[in-house]
Amino acid sequence: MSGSSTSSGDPTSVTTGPGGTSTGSPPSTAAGRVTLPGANLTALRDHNAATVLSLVRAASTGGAAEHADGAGQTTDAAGQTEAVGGTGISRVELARESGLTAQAISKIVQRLTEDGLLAETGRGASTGGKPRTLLSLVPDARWAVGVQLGRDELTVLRADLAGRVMAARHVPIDLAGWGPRPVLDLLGEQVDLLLGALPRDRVLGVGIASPGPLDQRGGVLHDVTGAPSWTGLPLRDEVERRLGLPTLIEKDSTAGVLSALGSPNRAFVHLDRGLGAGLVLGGAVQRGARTNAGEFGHQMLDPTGPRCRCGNAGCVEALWAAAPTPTAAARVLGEAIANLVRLLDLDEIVLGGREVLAAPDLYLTEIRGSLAARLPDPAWQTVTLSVAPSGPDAVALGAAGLVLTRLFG
Amino acid sequence: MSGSSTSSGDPTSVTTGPGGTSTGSPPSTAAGRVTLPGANLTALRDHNAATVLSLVRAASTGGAAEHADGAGQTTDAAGQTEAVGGTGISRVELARESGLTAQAISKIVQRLTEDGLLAETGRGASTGGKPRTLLSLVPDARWAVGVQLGRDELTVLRADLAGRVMAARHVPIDLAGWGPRPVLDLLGEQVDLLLGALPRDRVLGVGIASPGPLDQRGGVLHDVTGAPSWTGLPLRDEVERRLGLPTLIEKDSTAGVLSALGSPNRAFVHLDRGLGAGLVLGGAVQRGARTNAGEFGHQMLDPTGPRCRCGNAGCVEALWAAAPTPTAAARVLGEAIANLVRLLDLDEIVLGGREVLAAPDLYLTEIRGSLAARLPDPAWQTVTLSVAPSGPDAVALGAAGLVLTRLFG
DNA sequence: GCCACTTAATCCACAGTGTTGTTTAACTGG
DNA sequence: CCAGTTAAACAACACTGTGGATTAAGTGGC
Repeated sequence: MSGSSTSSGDPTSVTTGPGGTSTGSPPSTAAGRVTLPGANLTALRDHNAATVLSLVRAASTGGAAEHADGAGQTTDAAGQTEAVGGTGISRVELARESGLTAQAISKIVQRLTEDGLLAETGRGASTGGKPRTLLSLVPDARWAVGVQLGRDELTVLRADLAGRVMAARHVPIDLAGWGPRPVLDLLGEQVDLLLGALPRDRVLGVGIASPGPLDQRGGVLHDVTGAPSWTGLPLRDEVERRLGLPTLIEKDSTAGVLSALGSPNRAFVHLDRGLGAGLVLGGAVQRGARTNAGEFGHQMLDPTGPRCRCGNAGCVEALWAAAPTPTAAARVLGEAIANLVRLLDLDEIVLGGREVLAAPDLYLTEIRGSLAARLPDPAWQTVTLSVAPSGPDAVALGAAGLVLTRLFG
Repeated sequence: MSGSSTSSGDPTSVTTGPGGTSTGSPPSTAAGRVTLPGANLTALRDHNAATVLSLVRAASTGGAAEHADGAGQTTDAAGQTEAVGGTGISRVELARESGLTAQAISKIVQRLTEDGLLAETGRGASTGGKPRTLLSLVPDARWAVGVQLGRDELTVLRADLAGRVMAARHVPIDLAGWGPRPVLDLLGEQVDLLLGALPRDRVLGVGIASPGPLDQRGGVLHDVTGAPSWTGLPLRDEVERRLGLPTLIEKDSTAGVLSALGSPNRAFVHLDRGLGAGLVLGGAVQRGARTNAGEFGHQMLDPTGPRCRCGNAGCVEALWAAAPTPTAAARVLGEAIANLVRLLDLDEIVLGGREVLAAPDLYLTEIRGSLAARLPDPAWQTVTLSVAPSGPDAVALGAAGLVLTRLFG
């Protein structure tokens, strides 16, 4: 506010010294849990186990493992991954891709096999000597529960390690009208019904997609617009206590970006009531300084545009709502996405949310057009655009994916 | 382009399975070096050493260590960090903040002290028992060289571990006209002059800020607009070979964001010829899918705006260039920054570059105004705005900061 | 002035990680 | 059939952080 600052060394700034990645200190919050930076032997072991599992998963889903070309079954140029009696990845390949020794990989794989997470599923073709033994994930070794707490619907689902939805339940609710208690009771009931007689010790945990931003740390709802009774509720702790399962929480659009594997630099554009985006940048989910990252709907696109509910003029969301035709609405979104792709250098955009699912082809076509027009340079032509394969379950599935982070790192 | 996609499962998409943070596989590139995901005991040790150094640095620079309040000298509410005979941080505090045992911290500190990186610099006040021994960085234990390869100027400087510029040299060049060879010869000469008789084994390495984006991996110049002779040059390897020092490379605006410590969610807005931004999000430097992250100047702000050199209409950069008065130009930038802050939920913006340094107060005032107007909610009022304290050396100092990552993690 | 109490830091034995060197398993090719 | 080659396991080992006991250096009550 004041204009008293001099040209360098502004008093509002506390910065000193150049540096590494970040200040480092405010303990990094991940989905409502605090993680300290030091690593002990247990952390080392878990990290490497997660690395191995992650590599195995990437290999068996056939996606983005080597050169993002995903054929995976036939002989590559380098002569690897030639499957004969099954699918998977061998220990030697794991060693090469992880940077660990073959011996270390053997031990890790042994542990994971004993835990039931991995299994030998075939033999690779010989490369001149003993053929490789192929390893794969056992998808049903563990499950994750995903919950989407929407304004008018509660979704609970169970996903396996391959990220498939094994069962899902949708129940209409009135988040604002009912208030927390009855909704949480219902949530508990529905999760119980969902899990039935399944062994609870194979359920990794519960991921919740909240309808709005969260508090700085700790999984407390920050401010649910139009539902004051929810504001300030320590939702994570509350659900964890009721269900007795490890619980993580994330804003809905942010959860959505975890609904499927993908590029380390991607966005999930969520077009429901509001317009939000979930961001994965540099391989990490982005939450921002106050878990508000991805407020995609309120970037200004046109100073002469209509006034938005946020108070400003020309927001994407307002332009979208005021668009005369669906095509015009999709085009507005396309412009905004082009800005996003260019600013963050993304190479994958996934669309989700009710509005998109109502007219997926329209949105895909228009947004493709906008991207092609506004990013004509060939370097930008590799942007992948798609609608979330999990459709209306994307956000809940992403919440489940949040839990899988416990295994895959 | 085609409209043949169905509502879910678009053919252009290779995604399957929900999931963890990212696909994991394309080996994470950090400033032109490949890092494999597996971690061995050496990596563990280095990580913890970096953690300790980072905590010590945060404590001695007095910034953002505990609650971003940075008083640091007097008694905190919790009764910690009460300095008596010096500044620094004690082993117990390091243990608490890192999550490691006091014993582990003792060993790590011992190693770092033997390496000359840390020193005991005083005693804390007693908290009822034996007073804490305070530790601090030894700033001159190591140095980093930072290079900014500008279009018309070459900057080389030496920074110490506290991030202070110990010596700097500025030489006019003509990047496009001269071509690579003479410029690289000059660069070598200047670094030699800069380092003089200093022991080379205490120079951690060289960081280079390139005038444009880099190739996917490996530190190759991608496309230096207007200087075709530089396109495709493997600059990192070339400089590393000539100087015999570990070399890292980064795009100039991205390097700038490392010129000072700061928030884990911050941007360095670089207003020179073009308009770029360096981004640190979630504590990590963001490079994007093709090292193009931060193309801040080409977000569309006004569909009726003037045509930009990039081919589109209404880009920030074009609007800024066409602004009738300096105030109007600053206001355009303010709008764009407001979009940025909101989209990524940043809490710190640092301004740099020639244009800003020519009229810092104007820019600060106008941008503050834009932020206050467009982000009126109190939750957004905590955004810190400042001009880079290192002024014209910011980008080169950031390049040096890139090298410090080797120590601080 | 003394002594119980408290907190910081170190000493010592130890569990568990990945590594190195060697051996066994399994297939290719002349 | 056997040398050559690659995959994976076995055995001894180095080095990490951990846990428990010990020493160092203050405070405060009497």
